[in-house]
Amino acid sequence: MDSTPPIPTKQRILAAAEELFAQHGFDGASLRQVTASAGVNLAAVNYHFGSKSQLIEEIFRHRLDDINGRRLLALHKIAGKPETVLEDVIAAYVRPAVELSGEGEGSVFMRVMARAYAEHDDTLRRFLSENYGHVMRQFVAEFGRLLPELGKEDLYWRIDLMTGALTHAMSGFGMIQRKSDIPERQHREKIVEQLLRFTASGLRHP
Amino acid sequence: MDSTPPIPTKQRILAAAEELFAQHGFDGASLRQVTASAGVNLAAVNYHFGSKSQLIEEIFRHRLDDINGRRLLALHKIAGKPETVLEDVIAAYVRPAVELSGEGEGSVFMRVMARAYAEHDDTLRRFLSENYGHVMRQFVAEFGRLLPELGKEDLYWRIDLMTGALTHAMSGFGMIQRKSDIPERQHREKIVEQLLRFTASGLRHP
DNA sequence: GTCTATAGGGCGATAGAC
DNA sequence: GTCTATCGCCCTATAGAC
Repeated sequence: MDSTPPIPTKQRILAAAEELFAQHGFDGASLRQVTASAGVNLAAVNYHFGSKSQLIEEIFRHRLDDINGRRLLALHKIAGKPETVLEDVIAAYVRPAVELSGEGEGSVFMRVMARAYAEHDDTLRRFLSENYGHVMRQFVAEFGRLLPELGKEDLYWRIDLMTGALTHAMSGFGMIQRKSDIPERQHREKIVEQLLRFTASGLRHP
Repeated sequence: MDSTPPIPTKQRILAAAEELFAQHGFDGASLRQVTASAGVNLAAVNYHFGSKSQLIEEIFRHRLDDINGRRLLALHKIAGKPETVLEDVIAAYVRPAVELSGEGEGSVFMRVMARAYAEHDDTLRRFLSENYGHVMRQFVAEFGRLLPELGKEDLYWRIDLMTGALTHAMSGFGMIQRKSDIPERQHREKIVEQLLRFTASGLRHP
């Protein structure tokens, strides 16, 4: 039985890279730091991933698959049902991102994401559109069902502004920061609550 | 008369740096590119600014002084008046940022700003708080006057979420992008209009 | 198939000549 | 005030060991 393969070099690189990238940024963390932290040789990154940017893309794919999978799961539980309210759909969109930000491994990914948004890279835009566009389309459809009086353009704008508020809240940069005497879990609930109230009113604007 | 000094090396560096940083990011643009574009020697940056990061800080100070100066001017015209409505205060906060993003020189600064937000650097946070905290406090006071039923914590949260929506809209990353047949100026008006409606409702949430 | 050692070229910073 | 030369660190690519 060829059980227990020695140690997965590739995954040790991934784990070390995600932590260091979130901490110091894509350019701030060097492959030398990453490979040293993972306890592997510098060139192992090129062997397993091809280049630094392909390593970054792999991290994105991993986390975004997770977030968007959870979003779709939550959406499918409520989509089309007569008792569903706007807040339910917002929660299905917002909660997976907030929750991931509170789980050990993924705790720092949303900061990576916020950083990447600001990079304004067309490659990333295409990547997101190609891989997760279908998720967005399903949310747009459900938002449209619950806000029938809203034109398509207004709807897109408001979902976009909601995403901005979410990303900003996740990036942890704003004035509001978790006070040291408040547990992490409670702070995340507060984020979801505040986002729900603010964006629900924003989306409903007549 | 010692008029017309040769050529201001320092300012040529500043102009070239702002353009290249906005285009390729702080790490993406090298001092070698900046100095080549400005037509000055590489070492001139270190002589005039001390380091790359101090050059970046100088650019921030310049643009933020501009934006916050305009914000205060707009706020002082309406603060405390009985006929002032919430939308006026939001506009005083939002419009200077949107307008600057449409002026030749500053056209790309808000992207630089969005990027910096995502960097999540405590140095930047302290810099903003020390230099522009008084502007924020005056806006908080006026928002508080018009939303008296809102607790202080809720008020801070919502202003923060508004800033997130603004920053995201400015970064130009979202789904909504200017269509090529719509003039830049008209697109900026649309941004202000959508932001006003969305955030006014969000702030007013009962 | 997996990994190591190493070389090439770009980067920011600085010392010291002018 | 400006420039050249140079140092140490970075990412990438690749030849070859295991």
